[in-house]
Amino acid sequence: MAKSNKKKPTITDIASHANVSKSTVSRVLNGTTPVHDDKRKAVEDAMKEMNFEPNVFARGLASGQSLTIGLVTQNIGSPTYDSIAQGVLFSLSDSRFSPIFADGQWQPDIEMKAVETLMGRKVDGLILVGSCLPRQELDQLKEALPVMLVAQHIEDESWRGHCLYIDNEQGGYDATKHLLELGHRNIAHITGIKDQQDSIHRLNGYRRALIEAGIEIDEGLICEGQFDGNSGVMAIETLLLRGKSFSAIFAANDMMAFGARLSLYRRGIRVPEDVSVIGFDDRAEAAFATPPLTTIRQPAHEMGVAAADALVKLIDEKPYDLPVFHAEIVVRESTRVRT
Amino acid sequence: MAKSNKKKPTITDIASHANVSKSTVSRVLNGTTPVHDDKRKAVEDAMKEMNFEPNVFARGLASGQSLTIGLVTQNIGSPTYDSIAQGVLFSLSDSRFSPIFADGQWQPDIEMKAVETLMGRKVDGLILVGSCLPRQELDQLKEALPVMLVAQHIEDESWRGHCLYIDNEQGGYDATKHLLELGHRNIAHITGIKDQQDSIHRLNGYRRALIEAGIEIDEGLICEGQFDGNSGVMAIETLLLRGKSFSAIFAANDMMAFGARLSLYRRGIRVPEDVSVIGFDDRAEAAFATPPLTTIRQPAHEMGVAAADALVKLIDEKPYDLPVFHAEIVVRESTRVRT
DNA sequence: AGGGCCCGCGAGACCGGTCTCATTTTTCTT
DNA sequence: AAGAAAAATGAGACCGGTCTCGCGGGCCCT
Repeated sequence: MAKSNKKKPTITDIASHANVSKSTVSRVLNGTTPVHDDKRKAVEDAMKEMNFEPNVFARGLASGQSLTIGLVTQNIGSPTYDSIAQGVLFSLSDSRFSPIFADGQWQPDIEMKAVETLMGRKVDGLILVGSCLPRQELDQLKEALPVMLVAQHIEDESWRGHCLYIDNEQGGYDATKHLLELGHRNIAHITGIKDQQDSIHRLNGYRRALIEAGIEIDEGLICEGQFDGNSGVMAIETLLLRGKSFSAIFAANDMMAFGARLSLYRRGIRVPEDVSVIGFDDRAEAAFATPPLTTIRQPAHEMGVAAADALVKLIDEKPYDLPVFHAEIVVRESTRVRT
Repeated sequence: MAKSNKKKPTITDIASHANVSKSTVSRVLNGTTPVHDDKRKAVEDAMKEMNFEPNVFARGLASGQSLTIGLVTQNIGSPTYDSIAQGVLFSLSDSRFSPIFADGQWQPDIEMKAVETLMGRKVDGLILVGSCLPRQELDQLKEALPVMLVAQHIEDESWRGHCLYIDNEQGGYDATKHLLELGHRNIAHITGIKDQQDSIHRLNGYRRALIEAGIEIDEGLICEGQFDGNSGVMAIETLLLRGKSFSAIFAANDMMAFGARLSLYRRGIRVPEDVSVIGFDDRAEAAFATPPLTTIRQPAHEMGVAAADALVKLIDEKPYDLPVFHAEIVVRESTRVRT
């Protein structure tokens, strides 16, 4: 603090210190126009010496760019989204952009407000994780600024390259197929939140696998859940109440799988001896559950990184291509051959 | 889009539309000086009609305030911190501030860089969650701008009112005491990352409880962990390798408790019949583990909210007082009376 | 009725950059 | 060597707000 005057140097200070004009300093700063080596050197030295750092507001005001990226998540009870956010954070940490967060809380109006706040902050791009916004709003948004959608798939040419997702239908299919291959025939399914895309796709995958295996779908084996632990225990109760018999359960996420497993445990029904359980997400706890949970892994962190990378490219108008992400089954000990 | 001209209206537009000067509009905007009702009305109408929104850059440039808050976390493998961050997000969502995130990754130099980025963005305040920064840096930071520390306690008058934490020592004590009260004498402890404050305090609480109970501390019953699931399984292995016998385990977080529980499961050691297990954090999965995990609850979300509230008050130079947070034991089914 | 005050408001400097355009300097042609 | 073209640089408008300053009019007081 005692080093020199406390005020931050401005571009004008640098200019006079290096005996050039503001313009030249700006040029050195942004590399927009060539500058002679000696002047450049002088400017760079001055900047270093005076510890110069351009003022973000002035820059933003003049250029319109904020060098920020808006990140909207739906955080409530969704660690997968946290992981995605972390990936974004990670990728952005050594870019020139900083992330500004907002939470949509699974509610379109709140999410819209969040987006508006972000736009008010003039973010240069937007990453929406699991957005609930109606298609029309999204279209409009994409008109206005670069947008990436994570964990969501819009089937339209105009959204190609703007969506990052795993194939939930395939994941649901794989999970169910795995159980089928182990010889299970009566496979229950605990769905996610009813109208949410992920839930629907996973359910569809479940259906397809059963149909392919020539098994008639018993709607009574399908229970609606809310993606939380409690849904899992409720689902088992419901299933039992319905008098359904089943030797395997596919839960649309790990948390519900845990809940289901607990409910079974309470009733002395063993996993996997009596009933096999498979989840979806592969969150950290899955590997350490008792027994370790077979599940479908979502590469959440990687998706976050990829989304951020792509968005930056998009902003810079550089070409990019999105890696393809696969839901991948992780077989552990909660599933086994039907006895 | 077709509604009117596409450009955003500026304060000057509003001024001319309402037949007043820029100054008056600014006054209405900020309420700095009284404005006559008729003019105020005219301005407000104009703002509404033209859908005016002040430009953040211009405002920032002129006023020096950014209306942003920097949030630094150490995210790797720490869902507790995610919850805190969520709390912050939640509280800030209906304030005039927006949060900018950065990740310290448990490394002082990375964290320092993150803080500098944030300062470069002229954040109006800083929330550091589980900071690794040396005391001196923190002091300096607090000189420069409003700072709140979460999940960290600096024993110094100057930091009073700037730290938000639960008493980890007390938590460790309570956990251990709970086991003691159940009749356990040989209580193992799996610590967190060695030099981290939380770990140390929880360990100290463990020690104090044992000493108070007149039990000599067996260093062989203490295993160092890393806060991850694997540490839990390793710890059990180590313990068994050491030939230690124990009827209860206190793990410094839930994740390690899960790991330990799994390791016991693998060996056919029952929880809680043979060994009681208690964790720390009460993350969502704890309630749905098999058996549901007794643990020490950290009110992470609430702490995040409180930190954000306090910081805003601090920025506004308004008085505030910090709620006191207690680590609270949540007794579930992984602990029981020693048989 | 005249003078002093306070209130409300407008004018305009200022924040610290970017960017256009004009000017100066250098380099290249012929 | 002169003129033209190209390159480097400077001057200054501009982005959209905030804030200080000073002016004019209404109110109160004597």
